Amino acid sequence: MSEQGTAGTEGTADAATYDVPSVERKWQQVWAETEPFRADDESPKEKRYALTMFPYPSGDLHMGHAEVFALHDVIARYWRFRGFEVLNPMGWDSFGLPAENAAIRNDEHPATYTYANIETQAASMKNYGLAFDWSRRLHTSDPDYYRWTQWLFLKFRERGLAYRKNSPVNWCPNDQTVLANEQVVDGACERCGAVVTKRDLTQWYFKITDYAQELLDGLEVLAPTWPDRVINAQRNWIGRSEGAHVDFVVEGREEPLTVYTTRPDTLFGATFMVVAADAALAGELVSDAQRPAYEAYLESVRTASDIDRLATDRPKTGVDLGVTATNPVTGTTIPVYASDYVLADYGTGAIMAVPGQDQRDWDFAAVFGLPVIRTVQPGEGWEADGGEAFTGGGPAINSANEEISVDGMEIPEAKSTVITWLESKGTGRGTVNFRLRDWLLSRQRYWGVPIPVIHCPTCGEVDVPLDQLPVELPELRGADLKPKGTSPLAAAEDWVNVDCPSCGGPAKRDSDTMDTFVDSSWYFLRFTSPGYADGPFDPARANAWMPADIYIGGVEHAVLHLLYARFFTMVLHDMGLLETAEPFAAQLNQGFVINQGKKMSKSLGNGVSLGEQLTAFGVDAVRLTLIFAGPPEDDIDWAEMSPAGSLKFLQRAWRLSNDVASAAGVDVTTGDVALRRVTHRVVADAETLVESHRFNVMVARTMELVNATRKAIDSGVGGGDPAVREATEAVAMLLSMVAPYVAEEMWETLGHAPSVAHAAWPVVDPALLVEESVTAVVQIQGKVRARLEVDPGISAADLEALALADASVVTAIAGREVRKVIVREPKLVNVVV
RNA sequence: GCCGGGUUGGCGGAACGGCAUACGCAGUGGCCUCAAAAGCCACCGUCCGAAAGGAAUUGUGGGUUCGAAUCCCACACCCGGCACCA
Repeated sequence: MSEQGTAGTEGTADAATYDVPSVERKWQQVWAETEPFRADDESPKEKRYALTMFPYPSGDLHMGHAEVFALHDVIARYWRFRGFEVLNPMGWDSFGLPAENAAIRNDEHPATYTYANIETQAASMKNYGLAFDWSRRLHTSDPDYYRWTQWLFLKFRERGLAYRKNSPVNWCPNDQTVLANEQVVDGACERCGAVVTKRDLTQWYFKITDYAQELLDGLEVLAPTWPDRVINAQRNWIGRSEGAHVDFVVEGREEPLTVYTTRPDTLFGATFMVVAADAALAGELVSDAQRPAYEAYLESVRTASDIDRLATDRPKTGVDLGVTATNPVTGTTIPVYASDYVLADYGTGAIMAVPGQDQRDWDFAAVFGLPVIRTVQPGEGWEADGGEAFTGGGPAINSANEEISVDGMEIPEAKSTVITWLESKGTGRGTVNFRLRDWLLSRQRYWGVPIPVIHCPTCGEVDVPLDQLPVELPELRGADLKPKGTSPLAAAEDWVNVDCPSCGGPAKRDSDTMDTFVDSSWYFLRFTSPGYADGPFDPARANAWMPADIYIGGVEHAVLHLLYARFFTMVLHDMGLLETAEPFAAQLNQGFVINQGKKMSKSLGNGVSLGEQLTAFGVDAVRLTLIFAGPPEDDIDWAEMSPAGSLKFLQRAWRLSNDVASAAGVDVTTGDVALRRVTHRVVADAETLVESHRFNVMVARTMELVNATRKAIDSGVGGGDPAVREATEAVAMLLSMVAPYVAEEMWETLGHAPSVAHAAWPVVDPALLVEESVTAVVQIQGKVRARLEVDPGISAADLEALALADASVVTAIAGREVRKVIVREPKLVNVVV
């Protein structure tokens, strides 16, 4: 660090300072010995569960961690002050690719990297003064933990919620593994950025789609206490739509071709059909004559990446499948095409195309010269402007046959009329569809939870018996872990070859491992009973603590971890293991710590080392800076912050405790009333500010209290006044939520035994919240023209009389007629002339 | 394209529909000191004015209201989610 390396300055003379490093050393030791933050499961107190997304152990903690943990600690410590029994655990999400890649590089076992980093991070967290209950620490890569991840997988399988299927999956060619939909961002691997391709593979899935509606409904309940952006992202991701399934009879085929549409009202305008080119259905439908053309087209579709597919304004392509279908309302024979603009895994993988009312269908019809029938009347001039698909509202047209007519109806009425008719004919039905896909959980990598299933040539997929869990990973290291498209586990002959638990014959273990998001979908439950040996968690303990009252973490998990964890909780609820169906009652997303307007990154070289900041300014000053910077959700540009200023304030606050001249336990009610008013006002404000997560304002109020106390000591009642002690003790408590080291030091200087975390929170005296006199504002036409010092209890009539008698008010009215006077005693009078 | 969030001094940001700019950073002047650092005190958004004081001002334009940064409508810009999802 350069300039302001003032942390270790020993104070001299009047401007005394405390020595930051030695204060940190001193209190770390005290906290390690006394463990002030252990949660008592048996406590009769009301319980609160403060949870922060547990870290992945890659290297040491960085500025981002520093911010989340600082925010988290304010809440946890505040709840403890307010008399709650607080569960405040920490652990590590310790399976995953970085450890595996490091192991390949360094020719070692992934555990070496993983557990070394965990120790580094744990030491940093302790240094950072966080109020965690270390007795509950867990690592998802411990067999004691993943045993229960496997147990849960088997329970899900028992309920039909874990299954295997063959289908086109997202494949990351760099990491050599499949990815869940949620891990593909703009057609690229979320982790490494490589362009994702499609492969047909047999993989394990969780049937999260069974819970689509519940996941959506739950958002209604969470909306008031979860961030809008997360609620919004999950809603979009689940993507509920209402529409209909419509059956089209295909010439020469028993099975109808069923499509999903959100616009059944436009059925009369369906002039052709399109099947997803890569859907099995297309291969079944295609005529012999068209098969070569179809297969050539399919080949071209397969080689195109998702990136190409995402390109907008891409010309429509496709191939005639050589079969026809019958439009159920018009009886018209219409052609069936295959194209890549229809998705295989959404709806039924086939659509009815209504070019008059859908732009994509319009574009396709234009390329292939297909007819257009409008079924909604566009407004004046639509056709004259060149015409294209009309997606707006309006009366239905061209929509009648002998039995039914929706002509003239608006869209909603036409929809329900068509659905009713289809249902009466048995050729369609109203339905709800979701964008959400099932969760692909197999990964072809080593450092994860082995899937506890054995594949037997005679018995098929056989569960590993529960009493044989955990299925531990075989010892592999270095080059054994090199990605080769199949799991490294498959090559571990001794491990993979087993006897079938069912028939005893030779069989093979499933060699894939689970997505690490499975591990993190239930860890918050394990924290409630970390050593529990009879299940993943003790239901009684989990029910006592869950749901977590606050969950703090990055918004990047809006549709990943947060959706998966909700799904797991719902399943466990349905299994009767949990009372709550939602894991996190409230949520807080912190912003990023950036530098000079940009995200910190190695390539930009603008990274700020947390360690260096802590050495230069001390833990307290760094934490204070992060909290005081602004609202927790906002990004913090470290370049614009002043940790040196924070340290200056902390020294100033600490100095107060030296100047308190009254004894501990003195009757503070005899103290100076003016200072007491400030103290009680600030404490009362701090309560609502912390509860509404406006921590930066809480700090500002604390600064005001420090300023007022300084003034009282230097130029007011003096350090001997009991009100000064009361104020300084309040400062120590308020500060302890942000800057625990200096707070402990102050608390001790004030003559109290540690820890300040166990101090009794000040009881706010309502009488002291009432000001002695208030400033009443007099407005003329809403503009401030005068200020009056009045008694807070003044009557409306008195205040009005006082205001109208005021000289400057009389001048401002200037003889005009007073039409109306609004009085909001004791603070405001507005005169309307 | 659809959906969500935002826009307040030089900067980070405060503000139950009622004194806009709290608190802090940066800046200016002073005290202390041989001097500096630290500390302390004062000033510190814009325009007009020597000052007293006045005027306009919370992205832009409307509206509701005695009164709008705050509520409503439209627009601009910024950030985020979804996206050939039928």
